[in-house]
Amino acid sequence: MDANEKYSLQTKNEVLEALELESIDFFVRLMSLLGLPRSVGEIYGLLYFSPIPLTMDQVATKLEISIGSASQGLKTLRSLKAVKTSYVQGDRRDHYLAESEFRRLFSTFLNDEILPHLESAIDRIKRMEKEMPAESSEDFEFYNIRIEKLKRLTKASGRLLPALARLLKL
Amino acid sequence: MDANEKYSLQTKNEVLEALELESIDFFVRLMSLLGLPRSVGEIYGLLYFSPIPLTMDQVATKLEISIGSASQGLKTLRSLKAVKTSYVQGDRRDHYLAESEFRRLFSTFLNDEILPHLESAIDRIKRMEKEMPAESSEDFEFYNIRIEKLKRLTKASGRLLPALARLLKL
DNA sequence: TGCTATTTTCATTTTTTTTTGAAACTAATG
DNA sequence: CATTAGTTTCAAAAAAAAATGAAAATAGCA
Repeated sequence: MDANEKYSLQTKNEVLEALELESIDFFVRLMSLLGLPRSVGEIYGLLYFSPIPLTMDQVATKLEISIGSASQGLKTLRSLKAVKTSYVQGDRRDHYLAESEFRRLFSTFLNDEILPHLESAIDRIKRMEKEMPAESSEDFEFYNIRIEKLKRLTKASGRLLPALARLLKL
Repeated sequence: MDANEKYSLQTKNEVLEALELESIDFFVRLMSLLGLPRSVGEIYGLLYFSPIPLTMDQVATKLEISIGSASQGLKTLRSLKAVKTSYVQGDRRDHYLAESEFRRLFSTFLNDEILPHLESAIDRIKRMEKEMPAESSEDFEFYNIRIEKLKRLTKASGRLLPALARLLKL
């Protein structure tokens, strides 16, 4: 029975439950800072403090979210390399485990979500330079300075990403 | 006439127009990376490449957004210190200018948007430690390691913020 | 002070994002 | 190879975020 299963999981350990809740809250906020949906943070938060790997429907049941959400959330987390599946003897379901090395997690995130933006920014600045008014134009210097600042911004961001990755070697 | 005013602004300088569009696009993306609404990026992008300060309704007209949006967007940008108002002789309207020092912009953002999260994360981790299972518990070591990793994460993030600010001295 | 141009606020509408749930798909197992 | 447990997909519903616009507030000016 669904209700029973849930009950037994939730009351298995009250200390665990409190930790789980804090963890879920922690990661919901963190993921939302990174622009990821609530459900993704909930799932990661639950798995992060789970000593045993959980199946998709254990996740869905514990968090009271649909299996659709659980499936999509786990897909997102897999693509971020934030969870791994672990094989469990004699059980055909997938069992999920949180990747707890944040360094790996963030470096995937930086590469997948931030780098592409940086690269398109560089292209855009090149385009801007082509669209600059003539050197004789009254506002030439103004535009020139603005574009220079954008260049310095992207250059600094480019240095930032590896620096970030280095600092996050926890 | 509204339509006239808009027309005259838009065709004043076609080169400018193309730069404006690139700029708006650039900052819409950047701001959205920081979780700010599209309209805020549009306004900042427009002001960033404007050699003259613009009034709220020039902004609204050029971007074809409501004055409500323009007002709220400018409010957000003011609170981020991303725009300044400049007084213009004999005109009682406010005239807005982009703050083009990204360093200042980002440091306000980090202080207002990121630091509070970091501080609440530190509190939360303290709470987690209180909720830890007894040392005798089978999973004690597991939970202990997870909490240690969270501590290292927040410590690294704490070092990161000043490092970021330093790198962004463009 | 009263008038009016300008700006802000906020309830409502619109748009976008996220979640749901049921059908389609997949792949283990007898 | 047929059955079925497990998973994914995706159209529709729900929720959240953003934009609108009109009324209220504010502030410069006569």
